[in-house]
Amino acid sequence: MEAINTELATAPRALSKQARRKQLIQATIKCIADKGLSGTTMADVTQQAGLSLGIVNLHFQSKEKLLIETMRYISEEYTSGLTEIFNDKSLNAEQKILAHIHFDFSRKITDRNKLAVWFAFWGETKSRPTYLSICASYISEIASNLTELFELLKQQGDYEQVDPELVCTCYTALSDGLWLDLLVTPKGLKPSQAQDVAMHYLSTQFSNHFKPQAGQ
Amino acid sequence: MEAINTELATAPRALSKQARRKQLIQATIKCIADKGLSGTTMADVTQQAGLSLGIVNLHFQSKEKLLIETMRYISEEYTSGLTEIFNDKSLNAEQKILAHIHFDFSRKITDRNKLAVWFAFWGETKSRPTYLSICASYISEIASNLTELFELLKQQGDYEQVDPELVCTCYTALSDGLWLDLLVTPKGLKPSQAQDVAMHYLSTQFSNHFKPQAGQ
DNA sequence: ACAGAAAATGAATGGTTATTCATTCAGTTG
DNA sequence: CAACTGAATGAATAACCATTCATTTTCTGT
Repeated sequence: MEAINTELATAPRALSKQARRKQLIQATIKCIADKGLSGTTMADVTQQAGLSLGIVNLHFQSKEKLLIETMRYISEEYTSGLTEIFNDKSLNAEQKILAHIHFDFSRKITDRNKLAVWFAFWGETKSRPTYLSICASYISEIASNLTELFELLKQQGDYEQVDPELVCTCYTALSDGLWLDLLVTPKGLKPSQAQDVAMHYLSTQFSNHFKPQAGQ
Repeated sequence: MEAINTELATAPRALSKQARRKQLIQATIKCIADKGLSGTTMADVTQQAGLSLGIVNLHFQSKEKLLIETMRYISEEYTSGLTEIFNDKSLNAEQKILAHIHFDFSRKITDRNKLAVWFAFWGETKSRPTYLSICASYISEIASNLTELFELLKQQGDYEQVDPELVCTCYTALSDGLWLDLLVTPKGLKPSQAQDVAMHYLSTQFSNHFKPQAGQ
């Protein structure tokens, strides 16, 4: 209830502007997960951060901007992780795809608080185009990188019938759906099992590269 | 802006209690799609319905209850459609699966207003267990029905390696992810293409029953 | 140690919104 | 047609919440 959110909360005035913004964004993530987007108030966020009521307006001007920066923070954490994998010269196509899957279902990404934020914003994209515009740019870039990897794998193996673009669409949708599963039914699938499901799909397309796991 | 929501709005006093509740629920769906869950007010809903401000409290007691009934309405529309398919004695397993997919990506279900409502509520399930409890009951029932159909198909064909439960998990997650795609990037995938992606997956598992579509 | 700058506070403000309920209105019954 | 019933209305109310800003606290440079 009165939990304080940062390791440095005991010396609040000593934080840089950057660090304070991050602290408030993390408090926002916690609040959205605990109370929903519609139930999150400025008082909630600042109390969660262990700071005073006016602090958000000082650092973000408005609640709306705090929410947008929170969405951006989560988006960038995800995309920067993937970009690092895509650009890693020491990995071949197969290893990059494995790294991608592993990242998609890592603890950092499947953290239920963050998943709650993703879906809270996705649920509002139709009414708030700003949220969508934050995602739109990176979605297509990730898709083209991933499609290219599938294209490379196709060339390497005996995969005449594989359609890399279709596999990218299918894999991406599958991931999103598995994330939703992890969010709404935490008693069901565990992240490692979700990863096995994703691998199962890839093994249907690239059977020489990926073998299905021992079932369930 | 001033749109009235029902075919009978010109004779407002003549509607039964049941019909008035439905009218208000439909107005709520439209408002959630247009303004988001957090941006939907009682004034919005009643204006959308072409009725007066106090009407929701008269029929639903509170806003919270209206939202819960709206979630229930959409859930039941979905499950009753599927139950009808599962119980249709004139269809065999293969036909039921085809009917299921066709229903999942029908206009009625992939209506973006309704998708917006689904995801708006899913984004809040972590903070509002009531929303989750509405879904929880039917989710497992649909899963067991679907798994059973896959089991039947496995027995019919030469599908030694197929794990029906895994296929059910994977198909369900894929559908959810494709729905998300239809909601957030309407300029991308069309419902019929989303259906093709789902069929593509099933054809990897039951290649003697389902053939992949001509890839787009 | 001191002055000035920067960061943080939280009481006060003003706008928004769910809910209430006295009143109006439409349909029904005898 | 008059009295009655219950649906519908919307002005008034009370609670809530984002934002402001005068004041206080902390930091930095000299």
